[in-house]
Amino acid sequence: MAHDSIQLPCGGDGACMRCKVTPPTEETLTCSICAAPWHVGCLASKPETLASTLQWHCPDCSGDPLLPPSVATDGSSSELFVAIKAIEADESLTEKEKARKRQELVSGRVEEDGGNGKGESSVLDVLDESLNCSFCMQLPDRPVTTPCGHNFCLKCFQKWIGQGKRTCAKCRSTVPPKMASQPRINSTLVSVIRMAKLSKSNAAAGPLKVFHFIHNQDRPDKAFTTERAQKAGKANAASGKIFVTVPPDHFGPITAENDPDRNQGVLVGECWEDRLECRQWGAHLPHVAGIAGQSNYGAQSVALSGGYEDDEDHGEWFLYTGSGGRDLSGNKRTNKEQSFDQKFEKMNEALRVSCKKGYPVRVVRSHKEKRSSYAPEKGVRYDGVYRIEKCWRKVGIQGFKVCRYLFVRCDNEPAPWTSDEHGDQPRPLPAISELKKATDIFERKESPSWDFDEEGSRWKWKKAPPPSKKPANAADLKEGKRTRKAIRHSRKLSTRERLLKVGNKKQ
DNA sequence: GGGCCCGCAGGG
DNA sequence: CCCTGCGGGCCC
Repeated sequence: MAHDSIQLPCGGDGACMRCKVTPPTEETLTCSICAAPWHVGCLASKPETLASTLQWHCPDCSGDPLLPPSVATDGSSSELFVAIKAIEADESLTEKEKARKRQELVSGRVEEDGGNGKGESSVLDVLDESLNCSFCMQLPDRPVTTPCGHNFCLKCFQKWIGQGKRTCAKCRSTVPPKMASQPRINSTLVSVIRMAKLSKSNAAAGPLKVFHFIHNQDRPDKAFTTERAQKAGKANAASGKIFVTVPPDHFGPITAENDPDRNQGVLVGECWEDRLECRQWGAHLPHVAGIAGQSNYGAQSVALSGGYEDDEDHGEWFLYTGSGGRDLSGNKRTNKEQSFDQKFEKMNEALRVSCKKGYPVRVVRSHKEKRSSYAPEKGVRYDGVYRIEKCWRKVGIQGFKVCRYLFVRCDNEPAPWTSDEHGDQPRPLPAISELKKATDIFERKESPSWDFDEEGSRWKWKKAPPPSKKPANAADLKEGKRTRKAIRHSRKLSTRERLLKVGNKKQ
């Protein structure tokens, strides 16, 4: 082997910059400090034991090519490295699984097993954070606890000791000889993990699935502006914390179970200052768009703010126009002029799905709905649940085709603009003749898909209950996207910085 | 009150 | 990544 005075790592293409050959994985060493890959064959000095490869420092980082591998200075990166090596060494995993686990490690995100664990247990999350075995990154199997308070699987720990190590793999404290020779399983921890796992599986099977927005806890209680938002005020604000625990694709009312803060749910008639605040209570999540939905799944909510002239609002029922058909190029973000036909696609299709399936749609009204007497005086108000009785396309008053929807109120709470004359009784629907007159093509076909139960006080699904599961892939995609976005966002401005910024603004 | 402009959020 | 979106503040 030629020993040039300059040692070089592998380049971006994976090829060794010295011999130009792309070494196989087993001939590649990754520096535990800078994570750069190096071709073992071209190294002047190689680590001698498996253990020392785990904490190997490259010539660039060690500053001395002959320096023997020593205690890592950067605990986190070396832990990551150890964990990745552990994954790679695990023969029970396929290459695909290994790749996924590595990805999870690097991204700091652990996917829920089987895809059915979306009702994640916060208890277990906390455990995941603090109790994981530093070697395999899983909840420890037969956990042993060092005097310094770190937990490992018995097997992982024994393997480590077998390599001649006498320090804690997490904090580098010395492991007492007695513990090294005879590690004891921490039985308290065993039962804690068992209980947590049990509660997790119960939560996954139970009817109450609580969903937490990723990184939601990092958000302040009020809307905030980021560094990039240049003007003061809320025009460019990012929204604050979401207070309710319903998933973004939750249909129907938001009940007390999903309102941990107040334990009352979002009440019909509840008002907020603006769309950003409305979003925080989950009634309508998009802070500009009028329709919340997914074209292959349904629409969860709409916002009325009087954007279309031929919309009609009669309180108990109203006509709604779909989105699109307007030229929004340049900065005309809210151009009112139609310039082409709307089609049943994207959000319009989402509304159509909700119509066909009979899903309930939450409705919020904004004070901007100037032509309507049902609009709130100011801010945004939650007006309960409607169903879309019919949807169709017609030529709008601007000469282009628009998607139209007939919304009919079907909430068992009284509307905010009425006295509760019906008490606990189901609220009667608007007279069909009245609707027919207004829509001129309205015809009622079948009975609605959902209704109230015998007592008239609870939801009951007659035909098409709202999907209990999230749409395949779509939800996962969404979570993944959020995560990636959150990561990107946190790079731009850390949570701490953001909070500080909000704090400064208040002063 | 209308136009302009900004950036966030999320679907696709 | 790109595009869209019934916000919201500010300036005229």
